[in-house]
Amino acid sequence: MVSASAKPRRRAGASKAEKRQVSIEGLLQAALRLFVSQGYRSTNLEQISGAAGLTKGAVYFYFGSKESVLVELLQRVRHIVVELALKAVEATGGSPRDRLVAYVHYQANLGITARDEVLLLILMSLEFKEREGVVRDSILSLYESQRSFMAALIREGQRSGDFRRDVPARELAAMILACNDGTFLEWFRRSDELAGPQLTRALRGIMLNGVSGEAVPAREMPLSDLRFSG
Amino acid sequence: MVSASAKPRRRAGASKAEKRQVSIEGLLQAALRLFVSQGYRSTNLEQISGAAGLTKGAVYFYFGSKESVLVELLQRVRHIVVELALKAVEATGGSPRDRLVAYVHYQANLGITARDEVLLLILMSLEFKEREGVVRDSILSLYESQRSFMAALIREGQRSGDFRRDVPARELAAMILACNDGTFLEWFRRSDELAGPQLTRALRGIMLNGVSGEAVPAREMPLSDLRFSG
Amino acid sequence: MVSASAKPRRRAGASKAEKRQVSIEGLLQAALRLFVSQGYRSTNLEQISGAAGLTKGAVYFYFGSKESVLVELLQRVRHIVVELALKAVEATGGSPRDRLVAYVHYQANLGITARDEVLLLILMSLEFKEREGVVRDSILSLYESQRSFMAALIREGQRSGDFRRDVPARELAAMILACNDGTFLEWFRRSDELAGPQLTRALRGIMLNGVSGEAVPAREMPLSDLRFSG
Amino acid sequence: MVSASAKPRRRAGASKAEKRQVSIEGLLQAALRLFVSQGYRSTNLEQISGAAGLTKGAVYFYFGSKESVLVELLQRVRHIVVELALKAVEATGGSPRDRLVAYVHYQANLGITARDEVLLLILMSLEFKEREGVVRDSILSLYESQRSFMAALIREGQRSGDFRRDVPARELAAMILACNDGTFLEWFRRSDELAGPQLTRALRGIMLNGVSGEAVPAREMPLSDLRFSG
DNA sequence: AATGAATGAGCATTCATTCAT
DNA sequence: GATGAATGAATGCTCATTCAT
Repeated sequence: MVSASAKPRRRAGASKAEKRQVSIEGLLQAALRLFVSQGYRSTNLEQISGAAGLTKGAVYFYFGSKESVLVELLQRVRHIVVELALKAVEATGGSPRDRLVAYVHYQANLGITARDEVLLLILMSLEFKEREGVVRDSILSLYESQRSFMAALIREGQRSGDFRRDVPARELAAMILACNDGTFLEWFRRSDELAGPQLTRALRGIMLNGVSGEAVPAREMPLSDLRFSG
Repeated sequence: MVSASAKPRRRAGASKAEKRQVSIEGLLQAALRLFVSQGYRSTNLEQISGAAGLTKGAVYFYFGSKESVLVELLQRVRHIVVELALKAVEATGGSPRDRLVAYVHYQANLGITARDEVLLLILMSLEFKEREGVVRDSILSLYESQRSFMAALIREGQRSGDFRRDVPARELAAMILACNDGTFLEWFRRSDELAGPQLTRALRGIMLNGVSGEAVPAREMPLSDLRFSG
Repeated sequence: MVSASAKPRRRAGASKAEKRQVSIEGLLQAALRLFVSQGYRSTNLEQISGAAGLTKGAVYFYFGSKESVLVELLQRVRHIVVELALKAVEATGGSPRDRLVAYVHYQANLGITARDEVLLLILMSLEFKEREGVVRDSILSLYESQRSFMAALIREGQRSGDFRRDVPARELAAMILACNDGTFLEWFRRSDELAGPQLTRALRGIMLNGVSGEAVPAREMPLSDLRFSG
Repeated sequence: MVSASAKPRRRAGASKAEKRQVSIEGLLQAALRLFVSQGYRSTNLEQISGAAGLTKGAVYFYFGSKESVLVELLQRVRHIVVELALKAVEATGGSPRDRLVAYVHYQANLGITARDEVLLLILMSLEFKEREGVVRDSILSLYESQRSFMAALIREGQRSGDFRRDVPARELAAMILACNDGTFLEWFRRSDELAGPQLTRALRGIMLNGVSGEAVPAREMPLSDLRFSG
C-alpha cells in the first residue's frame, strides 16, 4: 500500500509524490513515537494523524488500518535491527569475540540513532505476546533471526575456545540478547537519569567478561529464608 | 505460597469473612494472571471477574476500580520482590560478592515461585511509563528501592575490591537489574523453549564474571558501516 | 441471550424480570418497526435504542450485536409466518382447495395482526440476498419451509384434480407465494391508498381461479414491437 | 440491447466523445448491477467506479453525486418499463383481454432482456420508501404511470365483460402489478432453481383466469385458531 | 455479599464528497 | 478527462463505571 514514487520533481510547490512521501513519513514517525511512549493499544488514530498534521481518514487512505501502520513500522525495524546489524557484524570479520564486540557496539549505537525503532520491537513483542495475527508473526520471525544469528556466533566461539562451554549456546545467546533488551528498557525507563555511554561500557564489560569467563561454582544456597506467603 | 488455584472452591461451612477472603483472593489471582498475559489495558473486568466466578460488580464492591486491583497487586509484589529480597540477602551476610550471588539466586528462585508477580512489575513499569497516577508512582518507588539497595551493595564491593571500578556504581547496579529484567522477559516470551535452570546458570555466570572482571579495552570501532536511513 | 424469566412478581415497582422484559420487548418492537420502514442497513442503534427509551449500550447488554437483534426478530417471524400458518391450515382439513383458501386467509389476516413481521421477512430476504451469514441462512431456511409446504399442498391438489396440471407443482407453489409477497409489498407501499379487504378479496379470487382454471392458450405473440435500445 | 459488458474496451482511435460515452456507460452498467445485487446503500462508489475501470472521482466528474447515478438509471428504466411497455400494448390492439395478455407477455420478456432494470425499480421502490428526495419522487411517478394505465385497461375490460366486476378496478390493477413484481422478486431470489418459462406460463395462467373468473365465495372462516401473541 | 441493568465516553472503521492538479 | 489526497460525519462496538435491589 505504501510505495515510494520513482522520481519526485523538485519544484516550488511540492509535487504530488513529494506530498505523499511527506504525509506517509509524518504518519509513520508519529506512530512510532506514540506506540513507543504509550503502547499500541493506548494510542489512537487521532493522536497519530493529529501529530502528523492530518486527520484519521488519511491513515486509512495510506495504510488501510491501524495494524498496518505497525506492520509497516516493523518492516523498517527489521531492516535496521536485523539486516543491517548482521551486515555490520559480518563486515567486521575477526574472531567470534571481535564480532560479538561489534554486535554489542552496533546495538549501543542504535540506542542513539534508532532508539525508538529498537524499543518498538521490544515493547510490541510484549504487547502482542498473546494476540495472534500478522503483528505477532512478524515479531516472532524477527526475534528468531536475531537468535539464530547469535547462537551461531556463540557456537563458533565455543569451538574456538573464545567463549565458555558450560552453558549451551542456545541459552548463552538468549542471555546476551536478553541483557541487551533489558538494558534498552532500563535506559528507556530512565533515560534522563542514566549516562548512556557509561551504560554501554558497563554492558559491554559485563557481556564480554561474562561470556568468556569461568563458570561460577554453583554451590547451592540454603533457600529456607527466601520463603514468603501470598 | 503465592500462586493459588484460579477457581476457589466455596466450602460448605465458610464463614462470611472466609467467603470474603476467597472472593478477594480469587479476583486478585485472576487479575494477576490476566494482566501479565494480556496487559492491563487489554484485560477487561469481565475477564477478571469471570475467571474468579463472579461478576463485574464484585470488583467494584471489593476494590472500587480496576486501577485499585492493580495497586493492590503491586503492594504484594513489593513485599515479595523488594522487602523479602532485601531481607534474604542481608540474612546471608558475607562479602559483597556473596551477597550479590544471594540476590541473583533469590531472583532466580522467584522466577519459579512468583513468576507472575515479578513479571507484573516489569510489564506494568512499561505500560504505565507515561501515564501519571498512583500506579506509576507506586512502581517508580518500588524500582527506586531496588536500585538504591543494589547501588549500595555495588559501592561496597567496589571499595572492597570485589567489583570492577571502571564503571560507576549507579550504572553497574542499573545493568545488573536490567539484565535481570531482560532475562525474565526473555523467559516470559519463550518459557516453552528455554531451559530455566540453564538460563539461571548463564545469568549468574555472566553477572558475576562481568561485575568482577577486568575492563574490556574500549578500542573504538569505526562505525562508518553502521549507518542507515531512518 | 434473551430468555424470559419464569415468574415475574407483580408489585407496585416493576420487578427486575419485568423491567428486563419491558426493555427487551421495547427494543425488539422498535427494531422491527425501523427495520421494516427504513431497512436494516439504514437503521442505526441510536434510533432503535432511542425509540425504546434506552441507549445504544442497552442493545449490547441484551443482544450483543445489531445483527442478533434481527436474528431474534426473525425467530419470532418464523413462529408466526411458518409454524402457526401450517398449524392453522392443517387444522382446517378439507380438500386441498379448502386448505389453500385457509392459507390465503391466514396470510391476509397476518397483514392486519402482524403486518411488520411479514414485511420484515420479505424485505430482509431482499436486503440480505447476497450477504452471507446467519441472517441469510435463517431467512433461506424459513422460505424453504414455506415452499415445501405449499408444493406438497399443490401436488395433492393436482392429484385430486382440484388444481391445474399444466404447470409443475414447484412453479405453481412459487407463484402463489410470490403473489402473496407481491401483494404485501404493494400494500406496504401504498397502505394509505388501498382498501385492505378489497385487496384480500382480489388476491383470493385471482389465486383460486388461477390455480384451478384451465390453461390459457399460449399463442405466441409477435414480439417484434417489444424491442428497445439501451 | 440494454445489458452490456461490464468492462468496456477502450478502442485505439476512440474520439473524446466516444471515450466519454464509454466511461458513462461503464459506470451506469456497473452501478445497475451492483445496486440490484447489493442494494443502493450497501454499494459504495469504489465498487462502482472500480468495476468500470475508473476511480471514485470519475463518478463525480460525470454525475456529480451517487444519487444522480441512480436517478439517471431510473430514467432509463422508465423508458423500458413504462413507455415501451405502453407502446407495445397499444400496438397490439384487440380486446382488453388481448392487451392484458400482451402486457404480461412484454413483462415476461423483460425478465430476460432487461432483468436488472426491472429489478432495480422494484428494489429501489422498497429501499427509498421512506427517504424523501428526487429518487423517491421519480419512483412514485413511475409506479403511478403503470397503475393508471393498468387501471384504465381493467376498467375497459370490466365494461366489456371480459373481466370480473366484483373487485374495484383500482384494486384489481394493483393486484396484477403486485403479482408481477412478486414473481420477479421470487425469480430474483431463486433464479438458479426456477424454470423461467414455466414461471411465466404459471403467471400468465393465473393472471388471466384470475382476472376473468367468477368471484370465489367469501364464506368467512373461523379464525379463532389463527391467533398468536406478538 | 453481590448482581443485573444501563450508561456514556472512546475508538476503529467506512464512505460520500471536495478539490488541486 | 480523470485522479490522488484528504476530510468529516456517521456508525457499530467495547468497556469502566454507577446504582437500585
